[in-house]
Amino acid sequence: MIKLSDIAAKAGVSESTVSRALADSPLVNQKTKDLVQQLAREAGYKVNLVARNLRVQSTRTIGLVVPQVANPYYPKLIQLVADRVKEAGYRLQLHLSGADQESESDCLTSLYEHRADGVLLVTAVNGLVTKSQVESLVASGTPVVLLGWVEGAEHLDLVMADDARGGYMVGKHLVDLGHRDIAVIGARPHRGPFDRLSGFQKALNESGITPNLVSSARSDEEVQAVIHDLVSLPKPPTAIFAYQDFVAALVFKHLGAACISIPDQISVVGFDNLDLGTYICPQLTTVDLPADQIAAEAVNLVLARTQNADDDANPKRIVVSPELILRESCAPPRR
Amino acid sequence: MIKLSDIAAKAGVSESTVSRALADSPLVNQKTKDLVQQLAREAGYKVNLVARNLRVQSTRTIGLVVPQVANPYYPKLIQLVADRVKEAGYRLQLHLSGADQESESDCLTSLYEHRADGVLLVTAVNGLVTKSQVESLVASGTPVVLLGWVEGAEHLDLVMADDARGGYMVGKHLVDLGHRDIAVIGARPHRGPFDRLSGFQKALNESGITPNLVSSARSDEEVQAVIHDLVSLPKPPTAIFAYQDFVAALVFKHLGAACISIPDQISVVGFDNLDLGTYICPQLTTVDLPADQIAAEAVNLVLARTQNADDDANPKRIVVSPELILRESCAPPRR
DNA sequence: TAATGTTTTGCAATCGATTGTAATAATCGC
DNA sequence: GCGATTATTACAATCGATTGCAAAACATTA
Repeated sequence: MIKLSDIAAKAGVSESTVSRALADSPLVNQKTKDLVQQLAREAGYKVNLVARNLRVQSTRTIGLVVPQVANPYYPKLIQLVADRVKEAGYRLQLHLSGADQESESDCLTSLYEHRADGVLLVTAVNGLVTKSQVESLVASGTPVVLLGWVEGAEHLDLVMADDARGGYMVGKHLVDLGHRDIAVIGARPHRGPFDRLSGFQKALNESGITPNLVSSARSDEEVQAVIHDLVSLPKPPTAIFAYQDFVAALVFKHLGAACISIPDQISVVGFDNLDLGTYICPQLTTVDLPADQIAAEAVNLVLARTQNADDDANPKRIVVSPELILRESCAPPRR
Repeated sequence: MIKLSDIAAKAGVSESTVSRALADSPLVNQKTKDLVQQLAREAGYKVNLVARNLRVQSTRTIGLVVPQVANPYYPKLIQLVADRVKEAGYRLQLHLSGADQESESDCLTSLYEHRADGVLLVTAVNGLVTKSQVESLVASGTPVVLLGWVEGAEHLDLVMADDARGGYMVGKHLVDLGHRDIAVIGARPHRGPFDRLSGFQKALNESGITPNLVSSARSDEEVQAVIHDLVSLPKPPTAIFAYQDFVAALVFKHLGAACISIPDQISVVGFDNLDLGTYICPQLTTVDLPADQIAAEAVNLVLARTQNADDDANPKRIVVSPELILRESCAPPRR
């Protein structure tokens, strides 16, 4: 593997001159620069970042930890973060924590050992299970920014979407259409004060409605069972709020199997705005979490912290607003 | 940031002893080991991999370059590769090339600069555009394994699914059901000798059928137009082979809009076995590319090469067979 | 020409680990 | 108690870059 001293020997100059020439330093003569750069190119020289990073005590690397990549929301976020990080001249080191806490802890340890300059963390679980790893990082001066609300992490920077507001929008939309009997399906992703269900309920409460058909189904079988129960009711709901788009897709499937038409007989709203929602028929009304804003804010924040551009000791808390995407799966209830 | 010498000072021993103690070397006294390990734990010491990797001249890192992460096939593959790599005691460095060749080249350069021990490359395009980067890596002794067939890379190791065989299965299945007029929709992913269309056509040819309704639509609008044209034919096809599952989903959507029922009036087959195919109704018959096998083979191969366990100079070519997944979207043609 | 100032280059230290080898301490046999 | 052997430990070199500072080369002016 070709190294700096090889180029130095070829060019008949010292290593320091080569290093400076390749960095286009004004301290070296233009002719020497040209020669060195030419030789380096010809020889296919590429800097050894392991060595450089050790010397300059920085890796220009931002770590991103996400639970998995199977859930289609993450790929979107990852891509956006990757682009922004790259744009800022940093590299992204992506870790999949696999939604299990031991592995999440491993990811953080690995990022520490690699001396990442900053870390973005999406936790899969409610509490900050990897508290000690996070604290180690913070203690060592590595800024950590959380993406998504986590219990017991009030001292950390946080960027998140206002799920409660999204839930409120959904509730308001359905109520405005005239719905009074609304079922809720899907596992509750605990977002503490920003829970989408709490916003949804708030909207209903404002109209004096109390939703009482809340179930936590998320697997195919569970959703099937819930749908079966709902349509067997003497007075079935006229609308369903699915906690996630993929649950909405399952709702579509089983309503279809039960020969219930959407939105004529039952309206359906999702949450997440996955592409999936446009593949199904009718296209799904849903809530878009502005992943681009989240990514941008998160990267900006973590970079500001790494560069000490933001030395405000108080934890920052950036909350971006989601957006209701109106499509075809909702209509006023039939009389 | 706490380092080896800090622990050495605390323990009153030399750095070498600390290093060996933490590595559980038999060269150090058990008592000293215990003391050092205890102190290191208390102080929250974590090895600096930048320094270690420089010294040991290895990063125990495998690079994985994928075009994007939005296409749901990749997440599946990534997760599998990540698991296998971790299992083998290596770290994964994931790069998103964004399907554009300049960026792909950047990814490879970055992996080179980081001195990854091995690289797995999924190219988005047909030819090996980043030939020079790949050659640099190979020349420097870094093994590169391609995932998916690429033109002009016959000298590199390759792991791939036999798309042609998958296409053959689809063709045979439809012909066996009795279909004679079959349309093909979707952009052709050039797989050279392993193209799924060529296998498909082979199956049809064996029964004396020549498919002549091949279109390259892949966007929503394109598919809509093609479907419109097809159903307006005097003798519409009785089956459609969609090149990708997501194209099949669009086909579903527009056939539904044209009030054509699946599979009663038209059968549909996809390719890729995305989760999407089970969310739509009727569930999609498709071809599963065994991502787990591909991931396992690829990781094994690249690790064998990095560890020089496999010093066979000839490029390896591992081809795994796909599987036809029979679901609900196919039926014999109506008379 | 000598003194001065300005470019340009090289020396050597440094980053934080690992590891071969030498030095020291402990153990043993007699 | 002493040499031989073995178990521990420390010294110092090394990995491949970067960078402060001194030295050398060159240009400028009196």
